[in-house]
Amino acid sequence: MDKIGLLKKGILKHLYFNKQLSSADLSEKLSKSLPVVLKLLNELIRDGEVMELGYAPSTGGRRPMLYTLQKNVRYVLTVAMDQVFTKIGLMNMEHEFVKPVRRYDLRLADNPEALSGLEALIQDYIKINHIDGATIAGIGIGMPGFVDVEKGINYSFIPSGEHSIAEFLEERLNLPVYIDNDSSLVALSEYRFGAARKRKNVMVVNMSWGVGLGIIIKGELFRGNNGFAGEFSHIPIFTSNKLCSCGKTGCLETEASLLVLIEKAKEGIRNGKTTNLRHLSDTNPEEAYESIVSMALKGDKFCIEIISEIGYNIGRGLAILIHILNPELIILSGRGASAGKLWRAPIQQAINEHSIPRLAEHTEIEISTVGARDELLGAAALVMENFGKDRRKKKSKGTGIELI
Amino acid sequence: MDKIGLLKKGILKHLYFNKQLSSADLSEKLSKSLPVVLKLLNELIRDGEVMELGYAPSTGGRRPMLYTLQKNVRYVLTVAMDQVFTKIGLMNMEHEFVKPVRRYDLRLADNPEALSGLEALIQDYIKINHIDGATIAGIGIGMPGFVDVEKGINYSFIPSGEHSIAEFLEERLNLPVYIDNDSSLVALSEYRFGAARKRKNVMVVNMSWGVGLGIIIKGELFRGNNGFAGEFSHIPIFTSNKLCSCGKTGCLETEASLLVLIEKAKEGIRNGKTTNLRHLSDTNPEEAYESIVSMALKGDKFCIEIISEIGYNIGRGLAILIHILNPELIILSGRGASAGKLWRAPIQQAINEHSIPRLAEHTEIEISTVGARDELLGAAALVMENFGKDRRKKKSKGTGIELI
DNA sequence: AAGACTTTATTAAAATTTAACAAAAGTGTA
DNA sequence: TACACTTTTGTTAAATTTTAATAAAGTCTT
Repeated sequence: MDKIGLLKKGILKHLYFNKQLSSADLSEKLSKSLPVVLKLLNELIRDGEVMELGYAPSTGGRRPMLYTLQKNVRYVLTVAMDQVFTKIGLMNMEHEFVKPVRRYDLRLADNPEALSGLEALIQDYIKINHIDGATIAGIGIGMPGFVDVEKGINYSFIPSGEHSIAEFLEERLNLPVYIDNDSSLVALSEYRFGAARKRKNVMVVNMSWGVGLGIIIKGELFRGNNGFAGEFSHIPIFTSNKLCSCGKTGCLETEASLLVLIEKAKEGIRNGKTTNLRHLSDTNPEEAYESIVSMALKGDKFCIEIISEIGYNIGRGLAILIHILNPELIILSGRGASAGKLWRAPIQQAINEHSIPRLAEHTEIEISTVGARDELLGAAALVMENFGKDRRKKKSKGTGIELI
Repeated sequence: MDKIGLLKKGILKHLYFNKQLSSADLSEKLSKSLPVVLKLLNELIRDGEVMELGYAPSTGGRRPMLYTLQKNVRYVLTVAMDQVFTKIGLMNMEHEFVKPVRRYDLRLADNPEALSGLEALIQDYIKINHIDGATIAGIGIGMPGFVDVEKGINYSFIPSGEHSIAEFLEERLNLPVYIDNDSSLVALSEYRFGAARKRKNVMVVNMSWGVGLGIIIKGELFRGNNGFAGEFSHIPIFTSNKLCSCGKTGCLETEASLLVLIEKAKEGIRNGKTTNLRHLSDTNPEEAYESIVSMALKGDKFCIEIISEIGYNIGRGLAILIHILNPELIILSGRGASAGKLWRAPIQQAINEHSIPRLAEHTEIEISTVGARDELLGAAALVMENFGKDRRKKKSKGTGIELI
C-alpha cells in the first residue's frame, strides 16, 4: 500500500479508538502537519468514510471542528477461541455487533484439523451473513496457547507446522488476519476501552481456568521475545506439592485459578461445611463458577472465604509483578471479574504483606467492568491497532563494519 | 536548543555508541534523509567534531565513507555512588578515562548533607583536573536507592525534598545532569557495550550486596511508572522466616545476595567445614567476597557449594522473570560476575526445574565480562543516551472533548 | 570480461513542514 | 460594555526536507 493510503488508515484507526477528534489531535497523534491532515480528512469525507460532527467547545480560542467515522462503511470480523468453543462476530466502527455472534464447536486439544476447521467456520459466518469482503478492515483472532504473533504460529494448538496461521488464513480468505493470545487481547481491550485507557504501564490479569497476564508497557502491548510473555499461571511461588498441568509443582495456577476455586467449593461441600452451596456441575465449570460467585455475592460465608483464599494467592503473584515492573495500575479482568469487589480485600491484603509499601502505594488495583465481551472486542482492537501499519518487515542491516 | 542542533547531537550520540557509521547508517538511525545527514556531517567535520575514517569494504555496491568522532573534543563526567564511596571520572568519546578516577568518602545513609556534599565533590574534581565546562557533554550519576529519573528525586538517599537533584546540580554546575539507579546503569552499559548489545529484551541482574535488576525492553531501559522497576531483591519467593532489611520475610535478597554468601562461608568456617578458606573480614565485605571466589576458582569444594546454593536461588528468581517477561537474554553482571561461570550450572539447574521448557529454551544466560567498570561506564552512557534529546516535556492535551 | 545487479553519493523535483497570517473565540481591565 | 490582549484553529506562502532520478563505484554471474 502506498504512503498516503497508510496515513488515511492511520486516521481511521485513531477515530476508531477515540470516536471524535479534531484535526489538531490527529496531527499530533500521527506526527503529521495540520495541512496534510486536513487534506486527507477532506478526501476521507469526500469518500464517505469520515464526517464532520460539529464544533467542540472552545478551550480558550477558536473552536475546533470534530471529525468522526461513518458508522456503516467498514467492519471488523472478530473471532474468540477457547478450548472447546469458537465465537465469531461482526463489529462496526462504533464497537457494536452488527450481526449476531455465533458460537461454533471447535475442539483445540489434539485436533490436527483445527486450522482448516477454523477457516471453514469463518467462511460459514461470512456466507450466512452475506458479508462483503470489501467492507472488512480485517479479521482478528484470539486463541489460547503460546502464540508467536510475528511468526503467526500457535505452539500449543492449531498445528500449522512452520507456516503462519495468519498468512494461511489471509491467502484463503483474502483479508488481513491478525492472531494473538487470549490474555493479550483481554489486556488490549482494557487498554483501549476499559480501565486502562490512556495509561502507560498496566498489568491486566485474565482470571479464568488459568491465570493469564496481558502486559501494557509504554502504551503498547508487550509480548516478550517470542510472544510468550505473561505466563503468569506458571510462575513458581508455592511450596505445596500439587502437580500442575505443565508438569511442574508450585505454579500459581495450582493455587489460584477459578478451577481451584471450584475444587475448594466441592471439597467444602463434601466435608459438610456450612454453606448454601449445593451440588456443583462436574461437566460445566462455567456454571459451577457462577453458582459460587452468586452465593458469595448473596453473603454466603464459605463462598466468600474460598474466593478470598484464591484472591490472596493472586495477590501474592501481583506483589512480585509490582516489584519487578512497578506498574501504575493492575486490572483484574476476564471471566473471574464477575466476582467484582470480592477480590479487592484479599488481594490488597496479600500485596500489603508481600510488597515494599513505597512500591505498593504507587500501584492502583481495579476490577474490570468490561467483562466477558473483552475477548471479541480485543480481537477487533487488534485489527484496528494494525490498521495503517506497514506489515512488511524491513530488513535490518548490520552496522559498525570493519574499516578497510 | 534549535532543531538542527539537536540533530547534530543525535549524530554525535550514535557515533559515540557505534564508533564508526556510514551516512546511510545514520540516516536510518535518525530517520532523516541522506542529503540532510550528509549536510550535517560536513558541518560537523568543519567544526572539528567528526572526521572521515576511510571507506568500508563493499557489501556488494559502492563503498561507503565511514565517519567517527574526534577523540578529544568532548568529554563526559561520570559519577558512581554507593553507600560509602563516591567515584568520579572523566571519559572521552572512546569510552576511555582521560583523568584518573578519584574515590571520595561520602556516606549516604542518614546524611542530610549528601546533596551539597556531592556537589562539592564534583566541583573539587572539576577544579583539581582543570576541566573546561564547555567541553563536557554532561554529568551522569549512578546511585543506589529508589530513584525517580523523571522527577530527579532519590527517595532513599540524598534528601532533596520535592526538588530535583538533577536540576539542583544543573543550576550549580551549569551542565546537563542525569541521575539513575545503579542497577539501571549496569544494565545500560551491558546494553551499549556488553553482552546485551543490539538485543531488544534483556534482563541484567546486578549481583551485589543486594540483587538489582535492570530491564531492557524494546531496546530501551525500562524504569516502570515511578522509576522503581527492577526491585528484584525483594520479590517474595521464600518461605524461610529470615527477616529482610526491608522489614518483610521471604525476599530473594535474604537467600541470594553476596552478603548471604559471606554469611554462609562464615558459618561453614565456624562449623569446621572442610575448606581452605580462613578467617573472613567482618568490616570489608568486598575482600571477604573476593576470598571466597578465588578459593572457589581454585577448586575449593565448600566455596563452590555455597556459591551454587546462592546461584540456585537466583535461578529461582530468574525462572519467574522468564515466565513474566520472556526475555531473549539474561545477563549476570555487577560485582558478583567475577565468580564467572561458577554461577552457570546452578542457575541453569534452577531454571530447568522451575520453568516451562518452551520458555526457558528461548532465553540465553550470559555472565558479564564488562565487570566492575560497569557503573561509571553506564553513567557515561546515560549522558550520551540523552544527548540530542529535547529535555522539555511536551504538555499533553486531553482528547475526546464533548461536542457542543 | 561484459552485463546485471548493489550500494553510495549527488542533483533535481515533489512533498511536507514551518512560519506567517487570518479567523473565531475567550479573558481581563477600565 | 468596549477594547486590547491572549489562545486556538484554519489557510496560505515560504522554507525545508524527502523522494525520485541519476551518476559513480564495486560485486557477482555466466
